Amino acid sequence: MKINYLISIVGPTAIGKTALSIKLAKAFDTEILSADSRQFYKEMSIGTAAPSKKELAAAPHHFIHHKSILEDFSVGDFEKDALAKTEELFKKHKLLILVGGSGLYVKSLLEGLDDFPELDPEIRIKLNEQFVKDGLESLKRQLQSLDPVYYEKMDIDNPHRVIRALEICMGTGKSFSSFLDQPKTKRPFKNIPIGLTAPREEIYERINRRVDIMMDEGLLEEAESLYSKRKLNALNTVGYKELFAFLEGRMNLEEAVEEIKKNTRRFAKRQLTWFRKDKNIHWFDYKTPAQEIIDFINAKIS
RNA sequence: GGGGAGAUACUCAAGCGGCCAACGAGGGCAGACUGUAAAUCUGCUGACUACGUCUUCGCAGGUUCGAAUCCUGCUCUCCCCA
Repeated sequence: MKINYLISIVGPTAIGKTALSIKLAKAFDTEILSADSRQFYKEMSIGTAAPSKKELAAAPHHFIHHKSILEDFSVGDFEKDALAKTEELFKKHKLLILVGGSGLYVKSLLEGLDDFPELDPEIRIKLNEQFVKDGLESLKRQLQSLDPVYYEKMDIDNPHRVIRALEICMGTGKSFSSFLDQPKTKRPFKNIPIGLTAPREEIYERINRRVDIMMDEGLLEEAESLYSKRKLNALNTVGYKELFAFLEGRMNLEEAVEEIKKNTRRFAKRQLTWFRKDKNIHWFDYKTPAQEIIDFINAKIS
């Protein structure tokens, strides 16, 4: 029986995942699926360090620039679309590459999330209004009565999560926790997780350098062109929100660039925290020659 | 040369006799995280053989039951007048 393999490449931002994924795609003559929650958007290119035209031409990519920031595209949508895509591509290839820095999105494809029904967006809008008006406490009390189970175990001071749980409760009439731990759809592949990392200091140097390059490439102009859309969720993103602050006169350009660097460093740190949890990941230093990783994969699949 | 201000933990910065290992902010570290995830949230941040002990608030002395806080001298920084 034929086994399909999904090679997933994870790691902090600016570590070289894109370059490695292309080398692997070429070596295995296959295609790349991206799991990057911001590279989905075609309007955001420089600031998300999306693959360049040249890189996109070097191997077929999926889930890069395929959506507009005007559209809603949730992890749930991604899971569905990506799973369908793997099924389609496995007809042509026995091995596919998944690259991505968005831990939850990677997880959604690799393991699957529980199914939640579509909700009326109005519910969340209302809850957000309530949050602004009455504060978190009133939302917490509401959740405590609607889903005491989740209330007890969750991160109760986190407004986003309280609101999400509440919108499910209110939109479905059932508790949020009742949707958890459903049986997952079986994945049509075997995953080989590969992590790319480096000493913290080097990651930070790479980030600082890359932000300077983005500025040289015209990140400010890109941000300016998206300024009118700044309230969209997709634009609550490192590299853009700081420049919006500059455009609004809330900080000078130099400060904004420093903020971008700092926030990117913190983002990288959170990525590391997320991926470290997964004990199955095979970690490689970012300087490891691609051939060594190719050999490693070959040994795994033979 | 004269006068004034100040030196506090990685940084900035409170404290002005006991409640101080020392407010707060920044930075850093660690963590959580199932549809907002590049989001959002939490904890820690003098050392240690840790619910206790030890060494800290420029340096050296002194006063006091007790000092980061008061006194003396020294060193350095900044400002003003020469």
